[in-house]
Amino acid sequence: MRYLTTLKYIDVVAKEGSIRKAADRLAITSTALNRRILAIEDEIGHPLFERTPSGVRLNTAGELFVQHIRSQMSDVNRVLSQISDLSGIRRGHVSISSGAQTISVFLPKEIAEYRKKHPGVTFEVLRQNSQAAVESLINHDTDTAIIFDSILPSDIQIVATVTQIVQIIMAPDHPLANEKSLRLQDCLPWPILMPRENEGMRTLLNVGQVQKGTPLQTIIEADSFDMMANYLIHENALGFQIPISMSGQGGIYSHLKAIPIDQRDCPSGLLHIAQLKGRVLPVAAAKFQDQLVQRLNNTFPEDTR
Amino acid sequence: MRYLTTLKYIDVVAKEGSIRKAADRLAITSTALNRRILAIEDEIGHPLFERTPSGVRLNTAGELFVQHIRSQMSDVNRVLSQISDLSGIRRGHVSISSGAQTISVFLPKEIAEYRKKHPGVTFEVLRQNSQAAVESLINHDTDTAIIFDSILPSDIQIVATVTQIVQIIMAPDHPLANEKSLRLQDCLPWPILMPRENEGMRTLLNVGQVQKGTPLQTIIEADSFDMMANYLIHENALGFQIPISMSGQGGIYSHLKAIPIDQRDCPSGLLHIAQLKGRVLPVAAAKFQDQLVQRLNNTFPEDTR
DNA sequence: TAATGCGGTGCATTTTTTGCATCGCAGAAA
DNA sequence: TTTCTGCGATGCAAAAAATGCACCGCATTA
Repeated sequence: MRYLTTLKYIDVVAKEGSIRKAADRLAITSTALNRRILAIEDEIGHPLFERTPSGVRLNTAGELFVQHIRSQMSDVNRVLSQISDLSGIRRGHVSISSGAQTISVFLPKEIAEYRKKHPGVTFEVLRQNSQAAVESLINHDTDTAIIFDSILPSDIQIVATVTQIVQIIMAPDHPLANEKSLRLQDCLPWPILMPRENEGMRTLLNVGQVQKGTPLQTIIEADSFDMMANYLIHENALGFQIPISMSGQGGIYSHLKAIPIDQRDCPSGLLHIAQLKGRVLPVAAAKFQDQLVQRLNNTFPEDTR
Repeated sequence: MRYLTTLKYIDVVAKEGSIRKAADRLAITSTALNRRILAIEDEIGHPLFERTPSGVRLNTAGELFVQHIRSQMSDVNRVLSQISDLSGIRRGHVSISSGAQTISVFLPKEIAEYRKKHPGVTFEVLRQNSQAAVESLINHDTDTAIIFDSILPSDIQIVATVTQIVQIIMAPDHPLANEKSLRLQDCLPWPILMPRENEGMRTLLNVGQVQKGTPLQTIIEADSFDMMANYLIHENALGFQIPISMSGQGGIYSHLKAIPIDQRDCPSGLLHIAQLKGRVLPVAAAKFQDQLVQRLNNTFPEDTR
C-alpha cells in the first residue's frame, strides 16, 4: 500500500534506531528518509524522534505514533485479506507466538490440518516465552499466541484456556516407569532435566521445590523440549512435560513414558490462547485461532482439566 | 495529515456518490481524483466502486475499505490529540450526537462547564434521533451520543444509562397544574403537543395510548422541545417531557409545570450515553464523556431512577 | 434525436520526491 | 590532546509523481 510507505519507514527507523541503517534496509537514501521524517514531524507539529549522536530514539510522542502506525498497518492487512476473500480465494498470513511446549508437536499438526483446507494461507511461527509473546502481540508482530503461564497483562485478551498438569517423562525402561503418580521426593535419586528459568513450567516446579525443600539434581537446563526428550534415550534421567507437548498417541515422543506429578507437589499450569485486546484479526488468523480453541477444548475437555 | 489525503478523497467520493461532485468539493479536478481512485483500486487489486451512469457507488470491498478508512482517520485524530496533550495544552475536538431532549438545556450547560476547565477544546453538536445518532457513531462522525431510546444495536457500547419518567408539562396556571400525578385520560379534554414519530418518547407514549385506546387530541407534532415548551405560554395545552430536558431549577423552562404520568399509563424511558464499541476516544472526548456520565449519575442517582 | 452528465485517457505542466555532495556535530579511538 | 568515524541535516539538480486541460465513449434524459 503506497500511502503507508511513510508510516512503514517510520516504523523501520524506530526499530533500527538509526535513519541511515533504516534507509539501508529500505533501499533508499538516508536523505530521502530523513526528509520524510522531518516532513511528518513538521506536519504533526511535534518531533517523534530524539536525535542522539549515535542515531535516533522514539520520544513519547513517537511511541504513541508508532503504536498507532502498527495497529493501522495490521488493520489494513486485515481489510485487504477480507477483500481478497470476496473474490473467493482464501488467502492470508497467520503469525503465531508459541511456547516451546506446543511448537514441536501440537502446532505443526494444527497448521498442516489448516493448510489442507486453505492452501493459500501462509504461516509464521515464533518460538517465544510468555513475556516475548505478549510483546509480539502488542507490537502486532503476531496475531495469536499460545502461552503457558498463569498470569497475563490486561491488554491481552485470553481467548481460551486449558489446565495442564505437569508430568515427569522418562525412558520406558526407567525404574519409575510403572508408577501411576509420582511425588517430587521420588525423583531425588535421579538426574533431572529442568526447563529454563523464564519458562512457565519452571515457575510451577519452583513452587513445589520451595515448599518441600526438595533439592533436585539438575544436570541440564534447557529451553528445548525436543532436546530434553531425546536426551532421555541416552541417560536414565527425568524430565518434565505437559500433556500437550506429547499431544496424543503416535507422536514422535511415543518412546517416552509420562507420569503425572502428585498435585500436592506441583500445581497445574494454564495454557492460554491469546490475542491483543480489541484487535480484529484477519480472516485467516481468526479462523486458525478458532481451530486451535476448538482443538484445545476437545482434547482437554472441561472434566479432565 | 498528508498521507491520509487519498483516504480522505475516497471517503468523500463514497459520500458524494460521484467523482466529479467529490472533486468539486475537494477543490481538485475530477481527473486527479479519478486517477487516485483508479490507482488505489489497482493497488488493492479489487475495485472499490461500482460505476453507474450517474456516478459511483461503493461495492462490498469498498464498504469494507471505507469503514476501515473512517476508523483510521478518527484514530489518527485521537493520537494527534494525545500528542498535543504532551505539550501541556489540552486541545481537541469533541463531536456529540444529542437528542432533542438534551440539546437545549442539559448539553449547553455541560459544554460550558467543560470549556471553563479546557478552553482549547472545541465542540460540535448534532441534533439527531436515535437511529441517526447510531449511524454517526458507526461512521466516526461523532465521538459520543446521548440517546433516548430503549434498544441499541450491538456495535454500540452503552457507557451509562439513567431512567427517565415521562412528564406532562403545562403552563403554571393550567387547571391540572396542582396534581401530583396524572393519568392519560386526564389529558383527553386538552389539546396535545406530541413529539414526532421517530423520537424515543413517542414510542413510550404510543404504548400507553394503544393499551388504553386513549385518543389524544394532538394539535401539533414537533421535534423541537423548545418550540413545544414555548407554545404552552400561549395556549392551555399539554406537552410531554423527560426530567433532563428541564434539568433542574432556574432553567429557561422555569415558567412551566411538570407532572409525572402515572406509570400504569406510560413506561419510563432509558437515556443512554453511548459510543462506538471498541473505539478508543480522543482524550478530550473521553474526558467530556466522563463528565456527562458523572453528571447523569449524580443528577439521577440509582434510587430515584 | 439532441443534450446532458458521467467516468476514463493522452499529453504538457507543475509539484513532490529522491540522490549526490557536503556540512556541522559529538562521541570513540589513537 | 587530536584524529577519526558515524550520525542527522541541507542546497541543488535530476527523476518521478500528481495535476489540469482537452477530449473520448457511453448511457440516460428531455
